[in-house]
Amino acid sequence: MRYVESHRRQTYRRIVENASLGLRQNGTKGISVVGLMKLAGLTHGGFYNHFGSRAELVGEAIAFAMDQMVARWKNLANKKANGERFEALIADYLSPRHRDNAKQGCALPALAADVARSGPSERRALASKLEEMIEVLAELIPDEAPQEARQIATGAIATMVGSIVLSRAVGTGKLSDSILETGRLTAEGRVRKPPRRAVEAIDCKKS
Amino acid sequence: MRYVESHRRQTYRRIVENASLGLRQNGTKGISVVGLMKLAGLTHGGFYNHFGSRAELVGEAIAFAMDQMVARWKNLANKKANGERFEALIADYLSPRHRDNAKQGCALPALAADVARSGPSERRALASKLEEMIEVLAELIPDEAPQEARQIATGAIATMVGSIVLSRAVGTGKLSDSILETGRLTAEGRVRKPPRRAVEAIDCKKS
DNA sequence: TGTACATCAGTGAACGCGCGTTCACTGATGTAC
DNA sequence: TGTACATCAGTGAACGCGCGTTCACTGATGTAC
Repeated sequence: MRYVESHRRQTYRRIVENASLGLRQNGTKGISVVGLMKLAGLTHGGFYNHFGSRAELVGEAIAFAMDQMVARWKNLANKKANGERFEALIADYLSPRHRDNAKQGCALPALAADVARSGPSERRALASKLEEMIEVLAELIPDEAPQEARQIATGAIATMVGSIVLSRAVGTGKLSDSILETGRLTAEGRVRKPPRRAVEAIDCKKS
Repeated sequence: MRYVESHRRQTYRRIVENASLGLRQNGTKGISVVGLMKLAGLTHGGFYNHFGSRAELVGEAIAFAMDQMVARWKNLANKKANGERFEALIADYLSPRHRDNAKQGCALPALAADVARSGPSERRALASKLEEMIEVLAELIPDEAPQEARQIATGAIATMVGSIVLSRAVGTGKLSDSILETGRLTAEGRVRKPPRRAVEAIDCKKS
């Protein structure tokens, strides 16, 4: 053996981490193998020492980004007082900072549409990471049965992902800011359509 | 003049319409000029008789898809009784049918992430179409001042877009269905986090 | 009504280029003595 | 401690291919007479 055993793994990890930045920024088809290796400070020739195909790296990079987001959420959950954690997490997600830094942000607004066009294994991989995110967020919702908390969390995540996607797509003007702001209120359940028949049907179950 | 004046325009339109299907299905980078022309029953050579560049067609195709969605919403708004229109529109959007037919569905879940990586003119074009959608949806929300209605509509659209993006990305299993279902409740404002301090701060303004 | 002509939408070969992938090699590094 | 060797992570030229774009052409069609 010529290099210490960890060297290879460190390089592998460096490629994956940098690729996860480049792919979130440019989309799964927006950067080449040459470009991805350059991000890690390498040339393209050695790529297949580490990965079986470009698609394999894409999968690893998305998984890495998702894990990073789960870790960030767990970290936020531990830092805040119990009653503010749900709101704090939403505010963190729906911030101009997150909108303007796709590269270091959540993989879902950046890459989920691409994953939707990928194969079943890529979709299953994303699904399991998304379930983790739902679980972490659901635990921050007090006074709800687990099933209801999961439902609220799922809806909040959908709102957050959609808000980031749209706020990025329209640029950085007034509309973009208002999408973020409204997304926060909607995800927290603070913007409500005035209940009509819906009240009798469902809304009163809990209140 | 050799062909009737409308012939050229009809071909142009046929290319744009078919491209809007192909691009929603495959992403803005997922189909070539050869492929796009084939969808219109043509060969690639004539492409530049109609468009200055591939990017120009992509722009036209996205605008076409957005207009189609606005028209669909206006149509739904006219077909339903006043009190059900908001819910009916959301149910139409967050249906398995829409999830499974990206090709003929809303351009936002399919292509907004790509637009976010495009130039300012593409983003401005999308923004103006999105404003139309917000306007149409806001008008279906009764008993609210225009500004509040617009805000509710904006949040609902973000929730709808995020729900479709995620439900497509995780495949068509149980989780996917529950994302659609939960998206409906969230977009309608029927899933609510139990109000804590948020109640005093904001929620009571209207009720 | 029939024929010769002009137009131009559409064709398909060709362009240079960047893509993902392969492969013979190189040279930095850990080990043996 | 110093030297010779073996390993293998990383290099860069090369592959066939599909891309966006260009261009000389063709042939279907409306017009002139």
